[in-house]
Amino acid sequence: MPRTRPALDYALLGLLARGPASGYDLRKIFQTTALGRYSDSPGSIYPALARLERQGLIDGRTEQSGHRRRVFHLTMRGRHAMTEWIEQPIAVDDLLRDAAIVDLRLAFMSDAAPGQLEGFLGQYARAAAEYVKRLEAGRDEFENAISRSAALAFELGITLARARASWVRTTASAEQAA
Amino acid sequence: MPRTRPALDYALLGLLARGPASGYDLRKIFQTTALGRYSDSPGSIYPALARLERQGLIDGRTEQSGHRRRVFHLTMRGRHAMTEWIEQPIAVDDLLRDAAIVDLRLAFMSDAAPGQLEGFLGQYARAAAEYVKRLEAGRDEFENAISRSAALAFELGITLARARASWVRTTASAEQAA
DNA sequence: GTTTACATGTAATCCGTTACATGATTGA
DNA sequence: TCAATCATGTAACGGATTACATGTAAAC
Repeated sequence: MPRTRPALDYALLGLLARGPASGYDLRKIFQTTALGRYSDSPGSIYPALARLERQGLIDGRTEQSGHRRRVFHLTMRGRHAMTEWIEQPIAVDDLLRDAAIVDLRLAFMSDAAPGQLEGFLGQYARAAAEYVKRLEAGRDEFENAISRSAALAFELGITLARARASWVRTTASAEQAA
Repeated sequence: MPRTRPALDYALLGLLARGPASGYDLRKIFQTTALGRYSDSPGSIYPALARLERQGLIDGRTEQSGHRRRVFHLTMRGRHAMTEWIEQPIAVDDLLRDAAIVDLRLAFMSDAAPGQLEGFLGQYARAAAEYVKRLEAGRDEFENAISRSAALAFELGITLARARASWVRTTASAEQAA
């Protein structure tokens, strides 16, 4: 299996899809917004931008007015890579491993084809419901074998999975109606 | 700042706190339970066990009946490292970066001192409530600057944060009463 | 004139992933 | 006997973190 692209790459591509930006701009976004889970350190951003440029997904031009800045924009290939990533089917395992990545895909659907958002939410709803079932099955299995605090943590996990499933289902319906 | 220990290390230590186990046993737990977010690959587990042993946090003895197995158990130092990790104050940034790690700490509080669980939940409740506030402030700030799907993703994030805060608050109260 | 913010990078180190390698035991 | 499972490791590679390094521009 080919190595999957790191989530940071998609976060960068998704931000650049909104318009050109420099490495410094992108770092500040990671520092100051809800995207804080991604590293804002120069040691991760600049190498990431360099490899995306090497792969032809972004293109940087150096500005010389004021500070020396390299402003990057998405190439056609970059846009294509984003679309491909977003359009992947949503598997239950995606939620098990890291649901935040699925949410990142949702966040960056902005310029998707019409009807795409509804499809995404529909898939998401199915996967999220299935995930809840899996967790509940796991609880029934291990209930008596684990400590009190582990049971609490498990309960919290189920509560969150239910909240996710419920929100996605409701939103999917609303989007369908609109 | 000293490099923080990888979450996998704590997952392994926490599992070993319940009783001795081999690398293979631990891998199967990661494969089959809700701990699936941690890698079950031999290339991560065995090196991790090796480094924990090097650091004196676990101790392995080789069994020779049947298959050749190395069964590990927690040392005193390992137990101490776990306690220290669990007792850290809960910061809002911990939730921003990766709330699952806070939940892992909750899961492994089993053998904490009496009263500790209440303290943990109380801190957690404060941090979770503060986190919701931060997200809501972020929404008010960016509401008009982001795409429709990004706004939806943000809404989902807030919904989940609220569900977390609510569950933790309720559970903290219940635990206080008990 | 000196601190603060802007701005981009590199080097050392550590960890995770993937793939490879090895061998014993059990069960069909 | 042949496949599946048990069981432990190593090697190559890539990416993240931390720290270091460098320099410009604005603000006070």
